[in-house]
Amino acid sequence: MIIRIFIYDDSAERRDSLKALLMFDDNCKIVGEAANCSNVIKDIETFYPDLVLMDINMPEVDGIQGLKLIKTHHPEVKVLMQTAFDDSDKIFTCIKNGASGYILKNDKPQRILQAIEEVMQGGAAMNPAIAQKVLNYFQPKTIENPLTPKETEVLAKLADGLSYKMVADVLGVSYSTVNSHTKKIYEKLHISSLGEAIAYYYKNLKS
Amino acid sequence: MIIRIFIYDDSAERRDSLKALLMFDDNCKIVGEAANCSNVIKDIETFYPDLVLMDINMPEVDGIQGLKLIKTHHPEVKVLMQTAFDDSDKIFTCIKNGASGYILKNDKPQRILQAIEEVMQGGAAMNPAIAQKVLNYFQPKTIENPLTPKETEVLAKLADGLSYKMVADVLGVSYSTVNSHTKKIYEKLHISSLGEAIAYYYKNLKS
DNA sequence: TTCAAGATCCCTATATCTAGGGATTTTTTA
DNA sequence: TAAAAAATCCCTAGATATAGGGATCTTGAA
Repeated sequence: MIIRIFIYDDSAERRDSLKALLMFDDNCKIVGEAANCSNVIKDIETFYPDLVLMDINMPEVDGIQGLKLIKTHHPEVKVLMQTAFDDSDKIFTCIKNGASGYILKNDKPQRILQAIEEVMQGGAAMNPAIAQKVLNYFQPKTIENPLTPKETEVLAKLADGLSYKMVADVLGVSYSTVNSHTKKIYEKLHISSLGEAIAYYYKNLKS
Repeated sequence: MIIRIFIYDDSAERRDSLKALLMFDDNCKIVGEAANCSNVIKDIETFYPDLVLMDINMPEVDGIQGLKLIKTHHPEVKVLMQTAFDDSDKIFTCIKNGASGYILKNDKPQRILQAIEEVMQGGAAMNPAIAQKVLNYFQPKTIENPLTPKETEVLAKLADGLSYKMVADVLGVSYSTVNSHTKKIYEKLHISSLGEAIAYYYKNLKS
């Protein structure tokens, strides 16, 4: 089956080189192109591509907005993001909005074809540098925890929704002890409420 | 520079086919091999490989334990995991323990060489099906949120550590209103404390 | 071995949250 | 349009958390 592809890129030159590349692949067919996402929904509904090659930085309606629009209205369309830089914030924004892959503009042409193939087979395609950033997300936080093991344990229980009394029960200590631990926790974290403590836990300690 | 590679796989046949493959690549040199990770630290310290090709399912000391040991004692050594199945749990366990990539045994030989190259250039290599699972992790939870927009907003502020009074201030409503919202929130979520509410927020709503 | 830190416990008072009511206005939906 | 849901506000009382103090015992580091 022929893969129908739509290209968004504000550089006509870049669009041309992509077209030249894809023309060599018998499995691909460029069904349309545009310099930005101003008419993205209309484009998709007119040319019904299987896959969109989406540049991120474009005037007016950019690639991230375009991605969101496509995924909201036509979630079955695969979107392969491509940009010049591996900007962490944008990577995660794209991933959260359902991009099927993230490649860089200076990736070898062969890798771009490979990425398209992989995405159409239901996988995800990522430039290795991007993949590295994604994996880094899962690495344990390296900030050192100012709390003692017991304090950390108490905070974990509180963050799970337990009351002082329940924490005392499950840890087999008295209410007073839990109270003492939380006082220490609040002092060390420079806070003064349960909400702040739990927010700290999920933002900094929760692996 | 020649890449020094150590292979762990309980199948001698598999080790042989990897060796045959890597022998064609002038940039690679197999410095050793083993059927499991029983002597992993000694292996690494004896043959000081740059990269380890690590099977997951092995008798005695398996690939995940091997990965942990290597990364604990020699974090500079790259470890490329390889397995027959794309088991989600194992993928995330490996990622959290610092694996540089995750490939499948039935990936084309060319992709294995490509993965090694990518990893040695500081990137991460993932089979597209694996990458898809990783990206899925970032997709917004599909459980529908029983809270109204305002209730969700109130909960978000509480989860950020704000008191009722502070939430009232930043949302420009009275303390009573915040109180009313939280009562509704607690009722809908079948809970009865701030800790539980915040735990719910971070586990289910926080994108 | 002595000192500091950690873990344990208690008392007391105040602050904040929780929960039961009830009520009005706006917005959404049937 | 009428009914339901959402958002707003108030009062009150009991429950829980917060914060100050003080105290004992254990453990690990100097």
